[in-house]
Amino acid sequence: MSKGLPKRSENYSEWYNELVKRADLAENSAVRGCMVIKPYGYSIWEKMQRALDDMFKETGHTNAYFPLFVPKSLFEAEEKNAEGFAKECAVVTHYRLKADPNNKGKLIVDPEAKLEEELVVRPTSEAIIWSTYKNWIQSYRDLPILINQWANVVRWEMRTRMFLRTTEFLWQEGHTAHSTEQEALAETKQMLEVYAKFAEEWMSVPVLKGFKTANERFAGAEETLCIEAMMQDGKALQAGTSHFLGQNFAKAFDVKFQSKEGKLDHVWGTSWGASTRLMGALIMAHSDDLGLVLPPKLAPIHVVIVPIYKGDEELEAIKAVILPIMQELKSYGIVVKFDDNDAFRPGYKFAEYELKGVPIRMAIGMRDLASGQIEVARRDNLTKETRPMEGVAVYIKDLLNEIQEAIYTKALNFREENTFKIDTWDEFKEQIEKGGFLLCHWDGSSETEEKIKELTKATIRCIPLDAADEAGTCVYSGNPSTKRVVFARAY
RNA sequence: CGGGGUGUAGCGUAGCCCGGUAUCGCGUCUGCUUUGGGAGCAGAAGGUCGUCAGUUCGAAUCUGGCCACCCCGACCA
Repeated sequence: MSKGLPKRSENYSEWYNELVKRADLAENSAVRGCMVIKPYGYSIWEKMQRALDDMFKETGHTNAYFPLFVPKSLFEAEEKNAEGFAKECAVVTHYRLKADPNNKGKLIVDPEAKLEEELVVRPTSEAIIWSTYKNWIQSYRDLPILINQWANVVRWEMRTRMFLRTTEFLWQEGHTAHSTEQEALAETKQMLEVYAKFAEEWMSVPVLKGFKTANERFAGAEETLCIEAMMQDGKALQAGTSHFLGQNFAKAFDVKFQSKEGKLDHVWGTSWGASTRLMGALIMAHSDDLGLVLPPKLAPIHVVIVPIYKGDEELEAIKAVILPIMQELKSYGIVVKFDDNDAFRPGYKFAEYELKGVPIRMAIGMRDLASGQIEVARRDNLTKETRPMEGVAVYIKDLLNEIQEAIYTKALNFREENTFKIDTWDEFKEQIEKGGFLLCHWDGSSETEEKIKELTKATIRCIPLDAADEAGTCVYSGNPSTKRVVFARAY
């Protein structure tokens, strides 16, 4: 077994798969297209969950839980939504197995136990939730309903990739109901801002905020907002979506309320979601050929201390000096691991913690004890320096913040270096092969969008919220356009 | 669902063309020496060669079926 990872530049997919496995984040399971998230990977996800959940609470939302199964009749109620997901649904048709009379020790599906009505395993929960909201909402006094659910969903994709697209995945889905269109639109926008803030402040991943085109819109939504991030291979990754549902689901499930004025009207809805795909974004945005690079705010361990010693006496001497420093670090809320496992040598540990993305490593041996110094190494830029022991805890505390910033800045610079204004079709075809975001004029037609996708595999990632008005001509059709949109190849 | 590939110890592999019960590395275990960038030496354990059938005195190897996984498409909010 080779000790290093494959090189990012040689085969990005292979590098990604190896990194996910070697850093102990996840592995493929025996179940087709499904993934086992391992404890280390899950502890990162938990940090994401907690941060997002706090942000949802701050914006007035509460958590609830709805069933995994959606009766087919409910699922098909909102036609566009049902149609959009129909091709990727797992369906429960029976509720019992029995011994196979022809094959001892084996089981078969009991044909007697066929369900009257099939149950769809939720690919998303709008149907089951809106069918419930119908019973919860009568009056304007019942609104708004601001609920989030943490759940697993199943989408039977033909091809899967760890974290980015798995058959079953974990996510959160917010489902809100409002008395006015304006309020629902404001909610849609607000939650997009929450996702963008989370991506940038916690994950250190800069994102573009924008509208999806009609082609890329959520099935059943009036408008889909999204955040799009750039990975290190120049491809785009949709990291979160927020949908304005209009009155579509309210109409499909007959959810009406009586207003102050006594008028009966359908409620206005939103839904928004982000998934374990964020883990994929985190990995692909920052990591390098040595392994994972984690932003301090999401790192399960902030600092690892590796003692370098011979024999118990030296170890005790190191401990005597390091324990007070660890105490101080802990008092700042920093998670520190002191790795005195004698089974591995220092070099091995260095490589292992780099693979796992621990932001800061400190090494301390006899040499340092004598000089009153300690070695501090940064994972993000791989620099090492020797610091005086005195005041090192405060230094580390500040350094973690600096690393959080530095990773963001690096990713932002990368995105800017790989974002191009493209005005001709020849340039487009050339640049799309090299990757990156292409800012282009587009005539606004689905036909053009589809043609470009067919020819180049590039899709419109979003129409940026802050796109400036600028007269131009469509990069493909030459028809007039008023603003630039973002084209890229995507995961 | 199309096109290609792979299946041999926990992981990665050699052997297959040309049939004779399996190679090497990593990891694991034991012991000693080591410890400032993935330690060294010595010894040991670990295998229904994906599966079912066929050919053969004899199959990891040849033939056929099946299964699983990977890659490229199609698909994908």
